[in-house]
Formats: sequence, structure tokens, C-alpha cells
Amino acid sequence: MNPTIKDVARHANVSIATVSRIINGLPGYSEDTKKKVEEAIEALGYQPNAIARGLINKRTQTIGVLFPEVSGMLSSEVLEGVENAAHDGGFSVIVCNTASSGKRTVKYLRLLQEKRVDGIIFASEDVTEEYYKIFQEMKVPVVLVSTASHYELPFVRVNDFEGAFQATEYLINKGHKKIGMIGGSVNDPIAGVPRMKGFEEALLAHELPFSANHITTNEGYRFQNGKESLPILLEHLPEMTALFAASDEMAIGAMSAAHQLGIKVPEELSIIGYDNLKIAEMCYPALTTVSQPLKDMGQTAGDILVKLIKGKEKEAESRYMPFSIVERQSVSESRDK
Amino acid sequence: MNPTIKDVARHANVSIATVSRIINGLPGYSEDTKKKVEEAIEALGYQPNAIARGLINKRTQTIGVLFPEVSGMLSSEVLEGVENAAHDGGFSVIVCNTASSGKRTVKYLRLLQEKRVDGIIFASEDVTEEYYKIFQEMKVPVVLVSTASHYELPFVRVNDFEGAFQATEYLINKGHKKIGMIGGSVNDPIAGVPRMKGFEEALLAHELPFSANHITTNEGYRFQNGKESLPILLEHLPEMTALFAASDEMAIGAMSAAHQLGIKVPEELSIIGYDNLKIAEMCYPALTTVSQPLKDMGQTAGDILVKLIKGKEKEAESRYMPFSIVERQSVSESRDK
DNA sequence: GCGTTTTACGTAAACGTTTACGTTTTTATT
DNA sequence: AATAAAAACGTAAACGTTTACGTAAAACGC
Repeated sequence: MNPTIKDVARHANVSIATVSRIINGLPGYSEDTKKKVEEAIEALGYQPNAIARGLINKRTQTIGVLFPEVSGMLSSEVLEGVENAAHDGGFSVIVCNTASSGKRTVKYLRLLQEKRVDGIIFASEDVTEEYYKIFQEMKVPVVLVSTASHYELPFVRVNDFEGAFQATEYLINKGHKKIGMIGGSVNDPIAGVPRMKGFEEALLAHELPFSANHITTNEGYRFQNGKESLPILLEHLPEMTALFAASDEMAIGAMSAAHQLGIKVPEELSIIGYDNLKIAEMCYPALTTVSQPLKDMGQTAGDILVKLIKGKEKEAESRYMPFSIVERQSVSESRDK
Repeated sequence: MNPTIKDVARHANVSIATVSRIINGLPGYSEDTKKKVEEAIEALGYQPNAIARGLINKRTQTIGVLFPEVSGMLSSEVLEGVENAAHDGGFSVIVCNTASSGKRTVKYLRLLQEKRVDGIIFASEDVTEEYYKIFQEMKVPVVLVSTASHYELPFVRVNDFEGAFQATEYLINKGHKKIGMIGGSVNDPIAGVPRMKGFEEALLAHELPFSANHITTNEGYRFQNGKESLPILLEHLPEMTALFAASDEMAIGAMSAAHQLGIKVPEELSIIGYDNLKIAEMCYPALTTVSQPLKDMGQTAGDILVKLIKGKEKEAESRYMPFSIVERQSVSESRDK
């Protein structure tokens, strides 16, 4: 099959140890033999076998990434960042689609354990006790992205409470007083609760009324959720002039519903989203939104993981990434300012 | 570190051969010892080492997937399909972002070779001679998705000529006579030329005029390309009432430009796209488009690859996937029908 | 109860590397 | 020129499996 280090050694009339040394840049050979060996490698088209290396080095130069869905626009941007960082650090990445299923997640973790990955990026939902135990068993570094947990695991994410707070404040500063929110799930400690809390606190901080009527909650964060939420919200809050959606997809869903209802955006209803996905600038009117640096987040998570694997850092530093509000065309000044 | 098969053997008072047989379901042991061994496995929390297995079996149960960009919505849907099929077949997938760079692609192929992946899914651009040579060196099955080549490699894709032809015909059947196209690159033998050719042939088949003025070509297939193309096209073809874009992103870019120019879609300008990305149904008006079954394509490509690896099929069957036109709100009947 | 087949194991080599250790050769030192 | 030190290289064990082969015990046939 493929030529091995043995073949190279024979071809160059040296021992396999010498070949190995040359390949790995270790000292212990003359320039002459180095040239000979390199020629042999060239001649045979030798490629080191990473599997054999992995076996003896106990390092596979591979990391695993777990996502609840790989085709989501959010995940895919994060993934691109992770892949980038990994590649730069000399690692390959195995993608795992947990499909938000606990069973699948566990199955994948076991698989990654068998494959002896050197580290894990976990972008799926909550870290359950079961997952955490497996992490410990595996004894490899783990970094969370867009997630957190009450366990001591490094994470990379934005401050969702702050993001939501500022988004809401942005609307308030535009003169809006009747503001609604399309929220996520009350069971979601990451994107759900903090964003709703941020919304609420911003209203309260500016002495605007707040009640449960101001928020619709949803199971997911998809287009359809947003589309279905708008009518409900309008029923509870007929005089609403502005809207904060906990995700861009929901914001755009709401925009779509508004179009159908003949409500003009932003003239009659201002909408601000959350995420800054690529679609945010593609829809009409272009969506004003809270920008999460998704690709950067993936990249940073990857970088941190690589450092941890290489043992450069002992303690893992968590990172809150900066967010910003990118102004486009879906928000306007309130008329009754 | 982790317990090995040796530890299990010792713990159960048998040889490692027996343990191996039990793990792999091979015959050659009594029920009694099986139970003993299974208890030992349980007690020690033993996990087989896939690296050691890979070394001796010359099978890593891993495939590599090469994409020109992983965060593109097209790629990510395909990826999801691939991952699904791979997982079902007992394989992990390593993602590689070639970033449309030949250097990077080659580097990745070498890496995958070192890691001894069992197969490759190639979704990047053209298969150059260099790539093809590496494929042959690697001696692993390769399947192309959304691409083709003049080499003998199995592919999974839709018939782009036909798709474009029917998209155009769809507009014609709606009564449109002045139809323009926002096309891709003339150097792109996949999504570029065939779609433009299909457009042209459809026009000709219905005895409508055609000239170079009817098409703007672009380097890429992105939103921005479409947005910039519309004004150019309108200049060449002022009476245009309908438009075929070679990608959804470009179609939506054109829609965005139309909004800005005060052109009503679909009343004054009908637009049909190509791909059926998720954004197609999120924009306003929702985009009528040629649907490529992206996830399915990924899945099928994955299935074929797995079969090839397992040696169930000798000859690789290429597959043209069915496309369809999904009607939404961006196309209307022509007024001057 | 004896030979024969079958079943249930164990032994050891192999997969392709890395690396500790030993050996030989070269260079430096006096 | 003899000795010491350094450089250049080889030998062999190890990583954790699978598997061909061998052997002992059990089951079978008569």
C-alpha cells in the first residue's frame, strides 16, 4: 500500500530511527543523510501515517465540535471560525450534529472519546451532569461557545443580558414607549431568560411599563416562531410601535408577518433583532440588530482550546465577546416622541 | 490513563484475544466468559481505542469533506446531509474549508491522506488535474457533490441546464417576454455556463430574442453580486419584466436593489432564483425559486461514499437529483400577456 | 472408551510510528 | 597519538489493537 517509514529507511540505507528524526526535526544526523532521506521521501511519495503517530504520541491533532444543528446559520458561522483556528493550530475538526438530542450527544461524546480527540468545543445546549461526567472521564479540555454552565468550564459568548438591555434602550432612545418582545424559551438559560430579563430591566430603568403581556415566549428561535408571535403580541399590545426579537430569524419572521398584515416596517413598527446573521442585511428593510461576532467567537473558542491542548495555559480564561448594535433600516424614530 | 484491552483481560482473567473477540462479536467463547468480560468492561469503563484499531484495520471510520466555504448556507445544508449519512454509516466527518484556494485544498488533501480517511466528499470547485492525482494516490473513494469533472468520478447534483431552462420557461409561461438573467461566471462549468445556457435555450425555444445584453455575469453568487447586477441589467434591458438569477442570494440582492429603485416586486418585476435556500422563504416577497434538494444531495453523496468504502458497490453510480420549482410570491403574470 | 470433530481459549506477530538506550564513528583536547 | 567528548546512527521496546495459528478441553459418534 502506502510507503512506510521502513521503505524510506531501506531506500536511503539508514535506520527508521534516523528517518523519524529527520521528519520530526530532531537532532542527530548529518546533512548528507538528511539529503539522502529527503530524496527517498520524495521518490517514494512518503506520507507519515498520522494514525500510527497518534497511537504512540497519544495525540491525534483532532478536535470535536458539537452543534445542535450544523445547517443553522448561527452554527455554521461559528463553525467556520472554529475550523479556522483549529487549522491554524494544526488540528482537524470533526463535526457532530447533536440535533438537540441528549441521546445523540452522549453517543457522539463516546465516539469522540474512542477516536481520542484532543479537545472538544461544545456549542450545543446546556451542559448536563451526564455530559460533564463524560468530559471529566475523557480528560480533555472543553470549551463552550454561546453557552455556559454552572460547571467550571471556559466559555466564549456575549453578555446576553447586556445585549438585550442595550437593544431595548436603543428603541427607547428612538422615542418608542410601547415596546414588545418576541422572546425565546423560559427554560433556556442562555438565549432565553437573559435576553428577556435584559428587555424587562431596560424598560424598568426608563420607567416604562412592563408586564408579561409585553413578551411572547417561544420554543425555538426560528422564522416561523417570529411569524406566529407577531399577531399574538399585537393582540396583547395593540399600540406597540417597536419590537425586540431575541433572534434575527424571529425578527424577520415578524417582519414577514407585518408585511402580510399591511403594517409598514419601520414606519409603523420598528424591529430590532439579535445575532446579525448574514440574512440581516439581505432582507427588506435591512434589519437593525445586535451583532454577535459569531465567526470571531468560533475562532476564539478554537484558539483557547488549542492553547489548552498545547498546555500553554493552565487555567482556562472565559471570554465575553463584545457585541454592537448595527443600524440598518428596520428601526425609525417614534412618531409620538 | 484510559484502561486498555489488557486491563480488561487481566481483570477478567482471560487473554486479550478473547476480549477482542467478545468486543467484535466474533465467535469463540462461552457465555460465562462473555459475562465475565462484559462485567470487567463495565467496571473499568473501558472504551476501545479507535486509533489502535485504525492502525491495524487500516480503516479509520472517518471521511473528509471539502467545502469552499463552510458558513455558506448552501454548503452548510449539504454538510448536514453528509454528516447524517456518515453518522448512520458509522463514520465521522472531518470538515475542511478550502476557502476556494488551491493551495489550501492541496494542503487539506495531504492532511486527509496522513490521517488516513476512508473516503472523501468533494464539494469544492473544479477538480483540477493536481487534485485528481492526489485522489488516485490516496486510493480512497471520492464523491463529488454539486460539482462534476471530466474525470471519472461519481457525482451528485442536479441538472443545471434543465433547472435553468425550466426556470426561464416558467417565466415565459407567466407571459413574460423581456427576460433578463443575473448569471455566474463564464469560467464556472457547473453553476455558471449551464445555467446561462439553459436560460438562452429556453428563450430561443420560445422564439424570444436573446443577446449578450440579456445576461450580466458575475464573479461570485452572492447577495452583493445580485444587487450590483440589477442596475446594469436594467440599463441593457430597460423593458425587462422578469428576471432569472443564478442563485438565491443574487435574486435577493436584486430584490433589494429593486426596492431601492422603487421597482415593485413582483408587480413590475418578477424574480425567480435558484437553490431554494432557507432565506428564500424568509425574504419579502418570498422568493419563487428552483429548489435543489441540498440536504438530500449531501445525504445521498454520503450514502454513496459509505457504500463505496464498504465495498458494496464496485462502480460508483452518479446521481442527478430532481429539482423543482417552488412557487412563492416573487413572480406574477406579465401584464402585457 | 477411543478417535474425531468442535469449541474455547491463549500466544505471538503485525500495523507504522517514536524514543530511550546503546554503539560506533568522528571531532576535539592534550 | 592517546583519550575524552560529541555527533551520528542503529536496536528494540512500546503504543493498543486484531488475527492467524496452535493447543487443550469438551462434545460427539460409534
